[in-house]
Amino acid sequence: MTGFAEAKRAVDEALDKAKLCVVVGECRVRYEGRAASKLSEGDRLLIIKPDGTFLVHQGSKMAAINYQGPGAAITTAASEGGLTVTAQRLKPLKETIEVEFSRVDFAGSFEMRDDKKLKLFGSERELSGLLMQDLNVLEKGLRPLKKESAMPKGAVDILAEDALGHLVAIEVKRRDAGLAAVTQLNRYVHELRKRKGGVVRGILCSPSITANAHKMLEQEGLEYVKLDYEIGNPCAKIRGLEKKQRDLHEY
Amino acid sequence: MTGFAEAKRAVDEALDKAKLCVVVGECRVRYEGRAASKLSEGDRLLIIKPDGTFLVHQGSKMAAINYQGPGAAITTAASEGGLTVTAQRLKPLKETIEVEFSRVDFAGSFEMRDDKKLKLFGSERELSGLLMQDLNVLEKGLRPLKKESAMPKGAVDILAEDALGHLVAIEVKRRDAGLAAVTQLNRYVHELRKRKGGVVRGILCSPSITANAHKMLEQEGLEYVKLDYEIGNPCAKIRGLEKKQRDLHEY
DNA sequence: CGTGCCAGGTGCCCT
DNA sequence: AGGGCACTTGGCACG
Repeated sequence: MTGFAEAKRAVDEALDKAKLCVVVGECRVRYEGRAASKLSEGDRLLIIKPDGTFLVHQGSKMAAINYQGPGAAITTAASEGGLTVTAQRLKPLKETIEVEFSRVDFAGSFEMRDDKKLKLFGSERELSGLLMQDLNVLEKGLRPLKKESAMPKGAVDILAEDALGHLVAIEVKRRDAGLAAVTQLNRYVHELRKRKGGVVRGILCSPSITANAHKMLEQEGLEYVKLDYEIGNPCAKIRGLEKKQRDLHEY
Repeated sequence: MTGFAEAKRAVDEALDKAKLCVVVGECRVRYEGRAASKLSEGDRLLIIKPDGTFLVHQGSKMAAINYQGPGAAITTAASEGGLTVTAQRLKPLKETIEVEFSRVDFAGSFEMRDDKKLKLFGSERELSGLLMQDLNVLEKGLRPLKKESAMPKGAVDILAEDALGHLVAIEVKRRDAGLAAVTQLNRYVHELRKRKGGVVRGILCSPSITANAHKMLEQEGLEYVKLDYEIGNPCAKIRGLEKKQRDLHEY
């Protein structure tokens, strides 16, 4: 249990010194901006980051129940009855979060030295790159033309040419493909047919696909290839693809 | 600065008593599961919720740099050199996060009594409901048939009939519509034409639409109506729509 | 800056 | 449980 004045000092110091601020206590939360919300009294965890990020967490679930991205201006106001912390952001839209603490269990500020970035393996981008190294895994005679080929209506993951010289649009998904993936691929294929003319094939490549999506895929004359991959370190590996690829993702 | 043994006690108590656990300090993070990641030494904030939620935050940005949803089993191990906290989840997939603290600035546990749920205003669902109250805002003579009409390939927000008796699929977006919104609506329209036959119109209704999306919309023969709304409390209001609607969202 | 899209997306609701 | 989708989505990369 912490006094409100003391808690306010902790928050203010964090704001002054660009430290991380953590407050735990009972509060109500009000939000107005892109939407509006209210949250009645309950125990919550408030996090304020040096960059203005503002997060209110409940005692369960991953997602913050109220939040505001970097750039928020934070103000505090303490009275005998409580502590109010307000976050206001003007860009890209005027947004306000107000947290009213009626009890503070903890309030602290911490310096956060950290210049490290996450190294992630197994992203779609990585899989897409790997796959392009050897398109024969998908089909014999398939040759890569362009990666992340940008079109006005989005970018095809891989643009290739098959043994017959037909254009092939390949959409790679790192997880189960649904209807959205099929419509996305379909959009690219139609766009390419209109721009380039001639036969344009479309291949969806993912670990699995839902029944509805597969049915729609067939109706649209598109193709499906199961993508069997393993996540590894320093890089992922496509099963059946043995070509070593150490130049990308040098460790 | 806190001793590792002491920090371990704080974490263990939180796990025992189903409390929220907060740890701040310098650590390295390793993740393996749906993907794999590494994060070198730096100051981070670790949050462990009673339901097993596990969050590692850096000093900036909104999103946790490493995380695990509810259901993770957490174990701790302290030595002279550090404190290691591990979160492992088996469902829906085996996933592991390992956080190795080389310095602990704070470790605490807090009870989190909270049975309140967020009341949110201005969701797409709410706007969709409001809009259906008076479809004349969109077009004279438009009559609502069904809300959230479920089809095997997704649900149309609003299914309506125009003055000529033609079926109209309406897709409502609470924010700027892009290509995805157009393809989504297009999918519903094509599905309805195949199932019901006859003329089926499609109307996209959003505050704004990107240039590309609008071009594609027109090419597909779909229609666009600007949705002008205000977010309010206890409920949102569609501009030009004056019908009072107090039965939903009773305050 | 807008536009598009991936995300270890998460969470919700529906069948 | 599987599927489709909204989300105050966030975050990034590219034109």
